[in-house]
Amino acid sequence: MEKIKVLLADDHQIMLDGLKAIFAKDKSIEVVGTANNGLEVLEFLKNEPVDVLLLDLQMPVMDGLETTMHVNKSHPDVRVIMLTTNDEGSIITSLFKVGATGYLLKNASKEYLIQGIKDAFEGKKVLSAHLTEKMIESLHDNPKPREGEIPKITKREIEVVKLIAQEFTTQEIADALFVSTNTVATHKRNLFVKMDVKNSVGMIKKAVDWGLI
Amino acid sequence: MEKIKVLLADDHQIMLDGLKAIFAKDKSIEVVGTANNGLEVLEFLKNEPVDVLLLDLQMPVMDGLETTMHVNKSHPDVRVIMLTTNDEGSIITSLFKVGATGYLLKNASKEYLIQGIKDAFEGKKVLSAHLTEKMIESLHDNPKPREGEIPKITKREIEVVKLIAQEFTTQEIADALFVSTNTVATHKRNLFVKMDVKNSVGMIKKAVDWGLI
DNA sequence: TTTAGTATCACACAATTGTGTGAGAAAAGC
DNA sequence: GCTTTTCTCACACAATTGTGTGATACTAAA
Repeated sequence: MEKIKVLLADDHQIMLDGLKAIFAKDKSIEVVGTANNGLEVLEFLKNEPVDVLLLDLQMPVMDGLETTMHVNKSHPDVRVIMLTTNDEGSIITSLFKVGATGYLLKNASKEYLIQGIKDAFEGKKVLSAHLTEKMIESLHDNPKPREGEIPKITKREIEVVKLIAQEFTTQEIADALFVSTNTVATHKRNLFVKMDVKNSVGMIKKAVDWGLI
Repeated sequence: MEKIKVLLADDHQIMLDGLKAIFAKDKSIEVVGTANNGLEVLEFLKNEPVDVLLLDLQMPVMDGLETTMHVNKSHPDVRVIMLTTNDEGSIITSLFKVGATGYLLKNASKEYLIQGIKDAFEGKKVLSAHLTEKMIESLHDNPKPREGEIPKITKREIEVVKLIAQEFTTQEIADALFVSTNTVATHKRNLFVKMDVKNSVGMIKKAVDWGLI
């Protein structure tokens, strides 16, 4: 039987080593490569065939969400499983929207992880048990809860968020972006509404949570 | 030769599995147990001898720093290596202060990790290369830089930080703590100075970073 | 081409935050 | 017991943030 070709992507070398070691023992899975960020993933896919991509959500350079989108466009046959510590239900929907096949928490057991890869290979959706519960829970709470949980934040808005996170004042942000303070204030206003927060503190917390910055 | 007895502590099961797999191949290291938080570590140490403790800095229930302190009091012979993603030089000094033997970044290679454990076992201090550089750098910048890098934040101040993180206004915090707004403002003022930040946003970011909240 | 979204700006005003300074009482540490 | 830290509060004022409302221009999608 042909082994399932798996590509690992995580910015932590130890994580990669650990995963490799885990899969080394399994006869049906073969780790064909590793990558430290999304760009390396795309590069790798150009040259080598891959069945399942195990992807860390949090990565520098190009994060998991963005990578998934790109991979799905250029290699729609590759199954993507997101691996992350994040257990916020909020992100799941956008995950499947960009074309991920599965989503596993890093604190899942290795058996679950291996099974997840096999399931993904067979085209099944994969979800951490913990997350499945969360999903069902949230469905119970609101009949039609939040569709696109993570709202679309524009490029400009993200620039503003990043500068706020660096303790810039509105005036300083305006100077940095060569716009008026009014404009910056408007961006902030819109961000507050979009992100459903009360002030900059809440915004930055959520931005970090969502991997925006 | 007797194997080095290693206890692993991390809140992510996959991390534990990965580390176990890595060490399984090494003849001089034996993983004698795993723990998901500091409390479990202390519990384990009561019953079993351990040479080296590999500890995740970020853990729920009882974090790495706190655990190190406890371990050092009750089992001073156990070498503690902190394993973390955090690369802020700021935390290193306080680490050694509480009695850790070493500090490794999670993106270190597995070879480095194994060597680190052996070094720690022999009583050597262990530092990620990356961090050593940082330390030297910071020594260059300021002859006598920041001694106790993470300042002592009082209980009350932490309460304030937590409430700010929850988007409470000064008035709301005052109400919640049954004190005047002036008092809350003073706490904030003191926190800004202690934490060396410009505003609440910076404070919350650093608080998250330091594991205060 | 009409609509929806993005990015820009103005003006005004309320609310909140942050700063400077000083100080008293209680708790903790030595 | 004495000292230091912690927690408390006041008053005043400057700076910044956040809100409400409306408007123009450009772009991309339907």
